[in-house]
Amino acid sequence: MMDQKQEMYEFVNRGDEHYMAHISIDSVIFGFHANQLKVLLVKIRHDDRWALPGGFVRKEETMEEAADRVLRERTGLNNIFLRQFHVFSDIHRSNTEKFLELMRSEGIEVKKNNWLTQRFISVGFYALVNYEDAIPSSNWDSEVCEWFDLQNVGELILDHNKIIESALETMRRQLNFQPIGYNLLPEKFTMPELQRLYETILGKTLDRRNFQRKMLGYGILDRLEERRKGGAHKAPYLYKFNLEQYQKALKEGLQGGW
Amino acid sequence: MMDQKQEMYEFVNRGDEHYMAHISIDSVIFGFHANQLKVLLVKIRHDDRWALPGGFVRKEETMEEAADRVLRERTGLNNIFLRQFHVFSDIHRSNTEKFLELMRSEGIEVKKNNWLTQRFISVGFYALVNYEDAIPSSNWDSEVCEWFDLQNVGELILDHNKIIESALETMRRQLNFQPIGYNLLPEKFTMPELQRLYETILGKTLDRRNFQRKMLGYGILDRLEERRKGGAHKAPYLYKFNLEQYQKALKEGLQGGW
DNA sequence: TTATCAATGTGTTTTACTGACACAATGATA
DNA sequence: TATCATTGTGTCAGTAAAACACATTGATAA
Repeated sequence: MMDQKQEMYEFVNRGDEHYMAHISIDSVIFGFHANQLKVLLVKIRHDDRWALPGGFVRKEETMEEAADRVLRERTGLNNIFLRQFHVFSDIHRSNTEKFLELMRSEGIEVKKNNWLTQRFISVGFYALVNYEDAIPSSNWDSEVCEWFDLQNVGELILDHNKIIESALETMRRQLNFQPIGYNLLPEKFTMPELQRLYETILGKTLDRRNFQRKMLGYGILDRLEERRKGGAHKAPYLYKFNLEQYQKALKEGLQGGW
Repeated sequence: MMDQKQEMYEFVNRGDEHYMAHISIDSVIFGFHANQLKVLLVKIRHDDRWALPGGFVRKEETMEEAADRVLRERTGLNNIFLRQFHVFSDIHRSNTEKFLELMRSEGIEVKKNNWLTQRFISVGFYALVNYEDAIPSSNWDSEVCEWFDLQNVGELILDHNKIIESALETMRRQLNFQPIGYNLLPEKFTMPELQRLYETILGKTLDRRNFQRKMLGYGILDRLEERRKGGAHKAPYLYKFNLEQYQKALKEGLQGGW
C-alpha cells in the first residue's frame, strides 16, 4: 500500500497515463438539513480556502461516470441524482502558480509541462443527496470534507463560487421538471419542510396555504397517518412522495410557476 | 497561400500545437424559413452522410469563442445567439476507423497516436440565426453546407441525431426564458409566423386566438401599420419585437405554460 | 365583375387557477 | 390550565386559460 505522499507523487507525475488532460469535473453536492440547503465542500491543503469536490476523468470514463465516482468517494453514496449543468472554460480559470506552490509545500517535484499545469476546462455537475445518508469523506488531496450552509460558503478557490451560483440557478429552473424534492428530502417529511426547501431554492417566501393546496393538487404526495412529534407546537403530518405519480407528472412538468 | 490538401495535412498532423486534445464543439444551428424549422448541416467528404458543423478549441479560446468562430465560418454571421446545452462524452462516440479511412482517401499520412485518433468529448451548442442573413459556407473539411428541414435530416454521423434532439428539447424548455423568437425570425413577421415557430418548437398545435391574446398580453410586440401582402388570403399585420420590453419580460420568464 | 374561400382579426363564455386572507385545532411550555 | 406559535382547513375575489363564433379581407376562380 502506497503512503499518501507517494500516492500524490504518482498522480501528479504519472496521472496523465490514466486521466484525460485538460478536462475535469466539479460537483455541487446539495443536501437539506435543519431547514437549510447545504453544500459539501473540501478543504484545500496549505490554503485557508475551501473548494467544490472535483476530480479528473479517466480515459475509459464518461463525464457522468467520473462525477459519479467523485460523488461516491465523497459521500459513500451510490445511484445518486446527478446532472451536468454547464461547462466552465475561461482561459484563466486554472491557477498554475497555486498548484506549483502547493506541490513545493508538499515537497513534490513537478516536471516542466506537467499535465496538471496546463489549462483545464471543467464540467459542472450538481447532485442531490439525502443529508442523513451521506458520510462526508476526505482523501489524499483534501484535508477535510464537510457540509456548509449555502449562505455561508465564504470565498472559494477559482471560479467555484460562480459554479455554485450557476448550479443553484439551474436547480431553480428545473424545480418543476426534476425530482428535486424527492432526492433532497428523507423518505418521510412534513409539508412545512417541503415548503422550506422550495423557499430556499427559489430564494423567496411562499404562502403556506397556497403552497399546500398546489402541492397536494399535483397528486404526487401520499399523506401518512403519522405525525412529526417533538416540535414545540402542533404536530404536522408526514408525507411521502408517490414516486410513480411524481415521475409521471414531471414528464410534462409540474404546472404553474412559483 | 496553402492549397486545400496541404491545409488538411497541417491540421491533421500539427493541429495539436494550436488546438486542445480531446475537446470539440458541435453546433446545432437553427433557422426558420417557409414555416419550417431548419438546421444547418455539412456534408462529410467520402461519406454519404451529413454532420453537424463542429470544430476544435484553440488553446487560447473558451468553448464559447470556439463555437462562435465555427458559427462565423459557416454562416458569415457575427454576434449571434449561441448557448451551450450539454456535454456528450460517451466513450465510443468518436469513430477513429472512419477518420483513418477518410485520411487514406485523401492520401494524407497519419502517424500513430495522432491527436485526432484519440477520444473526443464534445460540448453541444445551439445557435439561432436569421435564415435570410446566413450564407452557408463549406470549407476544407466539408464538401457542402446547407439547410435541412428539421424533420428531414436523415441519419447523421456519430451521435449527431441525438445532439439535435437534445438541442431541440433544450430550446423547448427555454422558450419562455430566452429571446428565441427574436433571434429566429426576421425583423418584421406576422402573428401566424410566430405561432408556427412556437408550434414547431413545441411539437404541437396551438389555438390561434388564445395564442395571439397571450402573446400580445406580454407587451413585447409592436404592431406595425404594414401588412404582409402577396398571400392568397387576408393580409396579416406585421409585428416587431419591442426588444426593451422583451428583455425585461424574459428576466422573470414569460408567464404561463404552453 | 362577382362569388368563393381560406385565412386573419376580434370578440364571448365557461372553467380553472392564483393570491390574499381568516379562523379553528393542536400540543409542548409556562 | 392558560398561553402561543405552528399547523390544518376554508373562502372569496381577481386573473388566466380553454373552448368556441362571427365578421373581415383579398387573391382566386367562375
